[in-house]
Amino acid sequence: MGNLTLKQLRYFEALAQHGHFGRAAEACAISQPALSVQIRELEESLGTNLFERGARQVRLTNFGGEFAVRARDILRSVDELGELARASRDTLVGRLRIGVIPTIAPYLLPDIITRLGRANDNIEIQIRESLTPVLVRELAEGRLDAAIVALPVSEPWLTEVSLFEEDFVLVRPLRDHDKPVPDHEALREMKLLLLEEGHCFRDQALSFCNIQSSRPREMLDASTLATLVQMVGAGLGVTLIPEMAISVETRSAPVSVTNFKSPRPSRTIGMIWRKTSPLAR
Amino acid sequence: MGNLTLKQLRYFEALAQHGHFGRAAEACAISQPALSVQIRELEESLGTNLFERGARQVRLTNFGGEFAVRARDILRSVDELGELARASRDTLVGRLRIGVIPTIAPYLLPDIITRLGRANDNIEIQIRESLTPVLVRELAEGRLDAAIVALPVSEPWLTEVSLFEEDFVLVRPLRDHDKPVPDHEALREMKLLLLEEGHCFRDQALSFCNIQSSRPREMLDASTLATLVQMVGAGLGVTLIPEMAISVETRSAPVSVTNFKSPRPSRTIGMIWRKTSPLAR
DNA sequence: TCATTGGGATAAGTTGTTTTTATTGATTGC
DNA sequence: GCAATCAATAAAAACAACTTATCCCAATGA
Repeated sequence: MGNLTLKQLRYFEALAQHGHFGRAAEACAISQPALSVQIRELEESLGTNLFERGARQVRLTNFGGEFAVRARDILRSVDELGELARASRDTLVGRLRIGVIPTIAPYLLPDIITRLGRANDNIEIQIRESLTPVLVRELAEGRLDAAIVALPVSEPWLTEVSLFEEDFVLVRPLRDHDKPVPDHEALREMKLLLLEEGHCFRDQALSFCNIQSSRPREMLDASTLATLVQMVGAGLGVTLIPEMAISVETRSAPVSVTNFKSPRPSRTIGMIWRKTSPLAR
Repeated sequence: MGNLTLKQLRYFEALAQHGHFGRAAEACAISQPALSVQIRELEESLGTNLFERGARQVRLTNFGGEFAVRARDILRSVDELGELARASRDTLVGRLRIGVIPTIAPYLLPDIITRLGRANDNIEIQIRESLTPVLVRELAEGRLDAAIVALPVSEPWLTEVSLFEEDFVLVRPLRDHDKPVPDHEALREMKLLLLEEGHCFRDQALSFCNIQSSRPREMLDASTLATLVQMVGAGLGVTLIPEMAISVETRSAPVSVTNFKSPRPSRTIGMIWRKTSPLAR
């Protein structure tokens, strides 16, 4: 009937050790009858005698000895489990899966990883690079713990925390260096090179120029900022890139970088995670 | 406060598996609130969240996953423990320590061991050969499970079961073969060779001759029946041996074996064990 | 043989924990 | 918004575990 309980195993172990109901009960801080009953019920539920009750001594039966070895093993495991929980409360532990959008990843990651990794080394950090909608879906499915994206994402079940704001800069062929800085009106008339469909950075650039979605003009789409900059260097047009990418991407191409006049285009980079996630604590 | 219980671990496992309070509760055959409460108490006692309660799904936290692995391990061990008990109820299992007195051991053991060993092979049989008082002490101390001795032993805490009765026979030098069979009166006048002090068989032989204890006559003491028979063969005297020993011991000595007339001397061989021993079932 | 003592089992009553039913509150999908 | 899900909470009922008091058996000693 009554199932095996840890309490019974603990009492059992005490009795096995002391060989005396009274003293074992005292060790468990309960009364002797309480222990007697629990031992009896344990034996009944097993259908076997664990102890041989002798005239003036209580001794493990053959099977009781076997049982004791395994019981001790189990109790030790259980105690360790408790320990584990207590330990993991203090040190952040386990795996942290972070998603990052492609227009941030290459510039921010080296920094982030070394910094997080140094903080505590019993944490495993996994990075995934994908477009915002993919990251959001993976968050929803519990396959990511957090993501670094351009805000806002505006999902009611996500917490958003902005990390910093960064301007977009104009990248032109080197020969255009002295031409006047175009405003967003003028930009509409220029050959604007952009990332392929799906990148949020593409949409942000387009919206700065007041161009509606899709492709109302001939534009060559690239899949990385690096490609875009190389295309500009080859004289195919102009493009926008985020500030963060300047030093990495413009090093190896004959291009000039120019800040816009106010209102400068910009985006807010932030971190998102499920409101229900344990990160929320 | 409340300590970790197996029930909590079982509920936890169910919830981890189903990811749904209602269905997990159903699987445990309890109501949903009961499960909710137990999970909450488990989490509280650990001081950590095991589950992330999302909008429409319940999912293990990072630590919860770690916890689940170990919890499953523990539950499996506990179930195995139950199995073990159930199994050991049917098949006699473990170790059986049997003591035997020296005047029985060499003749009975080969038979017993092969027979017991064949019966079931998951039993380990240990044999110890000693004088009756030693065996009784070892039984009392729980260092033996049973013993085969000459009855009666008459300890109130021992169960005695007689196995068989065996006569003693007279062993004489071969040249005496045709002499009349002495009765116990005549035996008192002969040169009677006996085992050394302490063997119960010695006392039994003496009592047959109505000789009081100690050594009222010159007697040469041997430590085994084999020695006794060899001494008789050498013409040093006569002796008694139990029936069982005849075929083994008289094969290699020039002696003759003779049955006594009634009342024949004999002894009862039986098995003894603690009344409280699990063998008693 | 009888009283005494040590030590486990049993009984009755109490306390504490677990479970159930009923309800609330939050989210989601139409 | 309205209905539907689904977990959390509350209060009461059911159950399990504990305590105190007592019993009973076996061993010990006069």
